[in-house]
Formats: sequence, structure tokens, C-alpha cells
Amino acid sequence: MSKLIELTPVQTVACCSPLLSEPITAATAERISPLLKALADPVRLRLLSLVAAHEGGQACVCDLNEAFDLSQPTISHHLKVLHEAGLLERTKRGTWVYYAVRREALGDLATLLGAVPA
Amino acid sequence: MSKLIELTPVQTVACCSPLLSEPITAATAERISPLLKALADPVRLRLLSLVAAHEGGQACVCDLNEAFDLSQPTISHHLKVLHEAGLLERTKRGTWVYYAVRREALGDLATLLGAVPA
DNA sequence: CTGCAAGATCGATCTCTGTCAATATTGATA
DNA sequence: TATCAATATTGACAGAGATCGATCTTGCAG
Repeated sequence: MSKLIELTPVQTVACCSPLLSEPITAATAERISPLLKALADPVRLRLLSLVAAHEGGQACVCDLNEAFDLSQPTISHHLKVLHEAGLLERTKRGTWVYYAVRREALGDLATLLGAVPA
Repeated sequence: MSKLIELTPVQTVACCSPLLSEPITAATAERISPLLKALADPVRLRLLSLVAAHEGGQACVCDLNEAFDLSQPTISHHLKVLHEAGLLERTKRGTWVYYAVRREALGDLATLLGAVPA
């Protein structure tokens, strides 16, 4: 049931040849799009950026809540989306929860979109 | 009114420092997310890939329609989204319309997501 | 000019998603 | 154990988006 144990969208992307070099299958497109959907929100982009740029490469949810003019459940929701997509790593320490960016994930996506040989 | 004459999302992205190197502003996030939204759909991913991989790097709408089990208006809609985001270039020849991928656009996005120095 | 074929636009519908208030859960502390 | 603080979950709602059928526009052929 949990996408985290099974296979995150990120893991399914790393294997694929660049988007522009040959036609992707419908199935491949279905596996890639959830990752892009997770990124395609201004709040989540900022969250990702904030976490990455935060000291130690990780940030407590409490820090993140303060950076937005949104309710705590909303931020929690966005973090969950990013986490389930495989873009954020979750660590619990006591009452606090820390998130860190899974950089290879972003890197794989960048490869998929980017540099085309011919 | 037309986003194409004014400033496409793609053009606003090319200038930005990588997502992960420093916190992006809310305004920057708002400018980037439309681009990702345009990509974050399985049909549009396939369209982009089909066009790019098509002979000559461009494809007629009629070719694209046939590749999907969707109505012509739906494909037309998706092409419009990609075009307005600055990811596809439109050329009209007679009755036919050809689309081609704007590769620098994808490249800029890849840069934004990808390679982080530190 | 007429008719046809290629695309685009329109209007309606249905689903998905971002958001919040309220509540539940979990861990530390008294 | 009772309580408080940090996050997560739930349920509801409004707005965005994907899709379709119908229609409009445009260019070519007769």
C-alpha cells in the first residue's frame, strides 16, 4: 500500500532514457508525471528550496511553517506530497520532524528533461 | 494579452539560480510552477516526446491525434498548454500545423532542477 | 463561390487538488 | 498519569483542470 516501501516515482524515473531522444510509452509517462506534479506547485517548490538551503540540508517542520502564510495542516500536506513522490526524506527526532532533499531524485529528473545528444 | 509576445514561463526561468542552492522567493516559485504544471501531465509528456522524436524534430497535429485515444479538441488543448508555456513552437503550413520542441526551454528547466555545486 | 478537411474555440461536466478548521496522534515533561 | 507541544489525519469546500461534443475558422480544391 505504502508507496514508500514499494517504489517511489523517483525510482521509476532513474532508469529512463531522456524524454526527447525517443518516444516514451504511455506507461512511462504515467510514471513520470506524478513526480512533476509533485514539483508543479509554488508552495512545494519553495518548500524544497527552503529545505535544501537550510543549514545542514535539513529543516524542521516548525521552521517551514513560519515561512508561509498557510495553515499548519496545509504545509504538512505539501510535505507529504513531496515525501511520497520521493523528493523529501523524513526523519523524526523526538517531537520534531526533519525533512531533507533527496538530491539524486532531482538530478534524475533533470537528466530526463535535459541534455540531448543530437 | 498573449503570453507568447510578452514573456513565456520559460524565459523567466532561464535567469534563475538552481532551486537547491538558495531559497527561491515566492514570486520566483510562482513563475516556475506554470512550466512544471505544463509538463506534469502524462499526455503532454508523450506529446513532447513524440514531437521531439519525430522526423525533422517536428510533427503535424494530425500525426499526434492518431497516437492517442483522445478527441481532437483534447489534443489541441494540450498542445496549446505546451505552446503557451513556451515548450512547443508552432508553425502553420497551409492547412496543417506543425509543432517543434523548444529544447533550450527543457534545458533551462533541467539546469534549474539539476546540478548543485556544494 | 462552394464544399471539404485541419485545427481551434466554446460550453458543459466530472475529477482532482489546495486549503482550512477540527481532531487525532505522538513524544516529552511535570 | 495528566498535560502540553509538534505533526498528521480527516472532512468539507472552492477553484482548477482534463475531457468531450458541437461549432467556428481557415485554407485548399473543384
